[in-house]
Amino acid sequence: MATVTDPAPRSSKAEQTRQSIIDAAMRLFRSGGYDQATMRAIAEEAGVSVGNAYYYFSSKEHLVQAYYDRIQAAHAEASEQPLADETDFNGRLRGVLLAWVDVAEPYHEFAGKFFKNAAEPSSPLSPFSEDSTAAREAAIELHRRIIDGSDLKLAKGLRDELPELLWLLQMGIVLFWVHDTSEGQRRTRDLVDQSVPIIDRMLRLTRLPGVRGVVDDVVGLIHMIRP
Amino acid sequence: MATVTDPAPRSSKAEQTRQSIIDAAMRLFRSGGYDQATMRAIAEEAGVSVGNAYYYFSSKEHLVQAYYDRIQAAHAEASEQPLADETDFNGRLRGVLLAWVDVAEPYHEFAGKFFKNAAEPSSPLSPFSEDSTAAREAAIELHRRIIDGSDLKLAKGLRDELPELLWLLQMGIVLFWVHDTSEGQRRTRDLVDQSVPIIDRMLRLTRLPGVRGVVDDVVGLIHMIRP
DNA sequence: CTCCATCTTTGAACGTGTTCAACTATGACT
DNA sequence: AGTCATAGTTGAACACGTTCAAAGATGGAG
Repeated sequence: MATVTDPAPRSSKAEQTRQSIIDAAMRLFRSGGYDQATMRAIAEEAGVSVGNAYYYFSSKEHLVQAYYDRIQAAHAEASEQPLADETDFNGRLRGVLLAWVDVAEPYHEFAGKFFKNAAEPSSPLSPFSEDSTAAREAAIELHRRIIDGSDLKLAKGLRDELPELLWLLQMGIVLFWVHDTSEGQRRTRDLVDQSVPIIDRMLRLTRLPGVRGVVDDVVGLIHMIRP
Repeated sequence: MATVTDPAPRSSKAEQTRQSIIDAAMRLFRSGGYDQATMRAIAEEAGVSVGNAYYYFSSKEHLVQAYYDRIQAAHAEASEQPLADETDFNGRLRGVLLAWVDVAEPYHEFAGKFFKNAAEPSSPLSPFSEDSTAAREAAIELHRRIIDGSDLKLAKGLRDELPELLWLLQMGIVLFWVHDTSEGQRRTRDLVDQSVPIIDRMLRLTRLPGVRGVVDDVVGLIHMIRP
């Protein structure tokens, strides 16, 4: 979902300042939530001026973006274990999705603030935006690994599109998760537990005669709709 | 998406003031978009003080709700024709969805700003929020009419849940629409044209042996996940 | 070393959504 | 008519995210 926040090369000193601002933001986000962590408070915590914080991060949302990048990195790392342990599609998909819920749990409180970016089309932070291409494709690649390492048999047309479709599924789960106020996001975990086997069964049904025709149409629709 | 903003009985004078604030907001939203329409500008345009505007609308977002309500009302009205003309499910669903694209077209330009705020779970503008319950249920009811007036044959469990599922489909189309920069949102119209027949075919497949079991699981999942 | 262009840093100032204590108008009841 | 609680109204004040002109630091060229 996230985009890269300024990947230009920088001096070590500047990079240090930049990191200290991120760290300060992290601490305040964690301790007091998004609203409490004002730009003034973040700047003070980092030992810089407000204007200086804006020199490195063009908005408070870009600061949240840096936060989100860490979640993505942690999720990629946490996904390695289920991808190594599980061999069937069901287990692999479930493992990766639950890993995300685990990794993201500490950030649930202010995830909504970040999610605002997802809906603003003009924002470079939107998961569908040009600027997010790299991060999005990394996430899609993760889903391709889920499929490729599994026992799943698919028609070729669907196999090519499925990683992106699974990424969309994940976006849907994130949407549910953002709205999930249950303790430890238990309901989201239930959703993953229950829906993954259904997805698995549905995908195996796609080779059924009578179903295959519809699947071909869906693949055709995706091709037509893609930019 | 939004709900009715405060349906309590009021004196005619107060109701008049209330309406003049809404009207002023509409004019400014239309002419200059969301950001230009500041609460100060809206209050001045309505001939009241800022504090008075807040007496009637507890936040700027609640004011936007009134805006949403008008789109929704216009859509409900525009849906009557296809619901009267079309008899098959395919035509009814297509007619209602395209009616939405038609009705919403004038607002596409600043829809992104609106939806950005609506995407935040804590926002009253969120289509999933408590405040939006009335509007959401009206929209779901519209989809129930699509089904009930059509020739579609469904298993009972699915029939009960389908209106809400179709509403979710509509939310997905709205998401696509928000990101759609093509002239007159042609791509969204194409999406509707192409996807509705596929949905139709998929629903008719649900009675196929081998598919029905999965459908039952999906219905069970929905029951488990609903609050 | 001197110069100068560029990178970095500052904090006051701006406009925003929102709040609130104080004020006025309304209308029901004596 | 007088009283008084409630509804309605006001605009200054608050805290916030953000901007900007100005100042300071850095480092390479001559």
